[in-house]
Amino acid sequence: MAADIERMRHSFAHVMAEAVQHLYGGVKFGIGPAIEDGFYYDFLFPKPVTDEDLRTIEKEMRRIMAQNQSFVREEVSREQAREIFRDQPFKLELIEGLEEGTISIYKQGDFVDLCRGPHVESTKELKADAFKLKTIAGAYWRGDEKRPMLTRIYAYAFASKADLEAYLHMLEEAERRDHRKLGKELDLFSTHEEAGPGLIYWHPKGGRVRVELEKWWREEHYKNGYEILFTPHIGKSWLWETSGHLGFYKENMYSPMKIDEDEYFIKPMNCPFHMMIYKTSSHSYRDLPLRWAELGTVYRYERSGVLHGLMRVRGFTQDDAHIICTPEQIEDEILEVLRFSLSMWKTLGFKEIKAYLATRPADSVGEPERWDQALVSLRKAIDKEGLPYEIDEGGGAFYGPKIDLKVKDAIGREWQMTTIQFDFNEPERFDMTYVDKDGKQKRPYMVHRALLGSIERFFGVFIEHYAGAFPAWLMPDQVAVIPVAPTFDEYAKEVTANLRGKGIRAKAMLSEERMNAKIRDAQNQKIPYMVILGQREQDERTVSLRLRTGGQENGIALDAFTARALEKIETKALDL
RNA sequence: GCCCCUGUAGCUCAGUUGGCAGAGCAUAUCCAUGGUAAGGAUAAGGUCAACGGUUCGAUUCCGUUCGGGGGCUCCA
Repeated sequence: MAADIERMRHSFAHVMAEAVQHLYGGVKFGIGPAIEDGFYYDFLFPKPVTDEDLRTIEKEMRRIMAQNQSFVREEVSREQAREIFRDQPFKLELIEGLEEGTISIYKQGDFVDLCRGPHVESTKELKADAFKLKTIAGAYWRGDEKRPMLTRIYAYAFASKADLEAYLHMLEEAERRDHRKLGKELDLFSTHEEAGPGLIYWHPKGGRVRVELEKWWREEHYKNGYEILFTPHIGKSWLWETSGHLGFYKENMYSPMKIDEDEYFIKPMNCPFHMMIYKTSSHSYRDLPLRWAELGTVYRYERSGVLHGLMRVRGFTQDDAHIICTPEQIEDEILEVLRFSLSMWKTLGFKEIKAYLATRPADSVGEPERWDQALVSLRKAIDKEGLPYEIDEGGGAFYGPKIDLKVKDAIGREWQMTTIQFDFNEPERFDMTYVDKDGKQKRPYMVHRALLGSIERFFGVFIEHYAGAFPAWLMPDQVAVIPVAPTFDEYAKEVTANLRGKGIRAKAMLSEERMNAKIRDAQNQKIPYMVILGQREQDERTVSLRLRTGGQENGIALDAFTARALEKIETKALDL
């Protein structure tokens, strides 16, 4: 099936190229592969094309498909291929790059393409209503910004109309959940281009979520044997030279500022600061493991074109930690971190998690035995937890192997969040040691880890996962108290005060709006519990409860409701 | 950074071949005593991103700059 759809998509790409050839004389062809949700083809057009052209091209594609053109494979010699594509500089370049042997071309209609195949037999196998041209985008030839920029046309393509529609529906759903849109609607955060793109401003409501999250995060870290550090935001160049960042991470660091006669850099990572603390005293094996965590705010340069809401920013807070331990402890430590991470994702309501194990790249530092031991401990931990995983061969950083965890959200998208990385670089550079049982100075292992990744990015994923309707414990407003008429404002205030006294974030909606408008407002703000009260409730000291999920229960004793809400909040329940 | 699209009130958007700017929501004031997703009226709110050009006249056309969105990894 997977191969079939890929073949169809690739064939669609050829049909699009044929359509383009018919419509635009002198066009030069790049490449046109199948991709995850369709296909694209890169062209060099003689004149600029716009979105308008997409419809024209689509129409021509449908016309071609209606002719039931066959895809015909032929094998030609290198010389013949050069002759066939003599006017196609990109194809000629591709031919030069081909290994010895036969060169295949595919023909359909009056279009010929250099192509390995395979393709469908005929355009008959392609559904004219199962594709849709998406966008025009610029793309450098072979992804190299020094080469010419071609015009790439992206398209969605599926085996059937139903599949295409289901996919488009998912995209609509993604748009509905877009954290930038919800962030604005729910008044959670903002960004300000005039004050600097890629920098996040947390509003009071976003702040509430963050404070609750961090409070929990700190408690969990203390429970799991961590200590929490606070370190500076800037450090002298000595620090970054020692850590090596000025060597291998400079492109992501901001220009230094001068203080007195020294250059200081704003931190892109927290680790060198933690190293400094480690170095303030000598350490015995008895002190290890050390688990030092910090919600450390770092700044990294990202090119302007890649910034995206909360997901890709220039300043963010990592939920960072460094684990410093002996070789004997490393396996247990990795397992502990992995378990800790999984338990956090479970509490947050993310159920499907997949691991990616990245191994040693060609250029790397550190002794091979350490790499081997590290990899074994990573793999064992994954196995013990029974996580599905893939191996990313050679995908580790030069300073150590790592596990990345990707979590799947409510609409099936995977997000890379947790990362657990060995570091064989900094312990050397900072000459970290501990005194072992035998009285000798030894080099500890160090692991960097971030569980949520960054608070900003996590919040973005969290917003999209829940479409803004978070579990009650993380909701900025947990209860909306709505009197049916101003006559009952006093009782509403009393109920609100009562709830707030118990630590529940309740707000009385006392404006002159009608009750219906207040309910609508509370519902749009996704407040989990709406408490509605009038004469009957006041007389009986009860409330009428409406849930944001639509359920409704009348005549609940105030105490009973309070107990229920408290229970859901304190247990971090995912339901109401 | 580069390519395509885009920039009108706090927000979401209209604005028809260039003729002194519009709606809804939100805000303010007033009226409405109301039972589970918008009660009504009035008012206030904009150098139409900025700068330059064409024109009698530019939100509208052209250019530049500054933002925003989608791409720039998927190798015949």
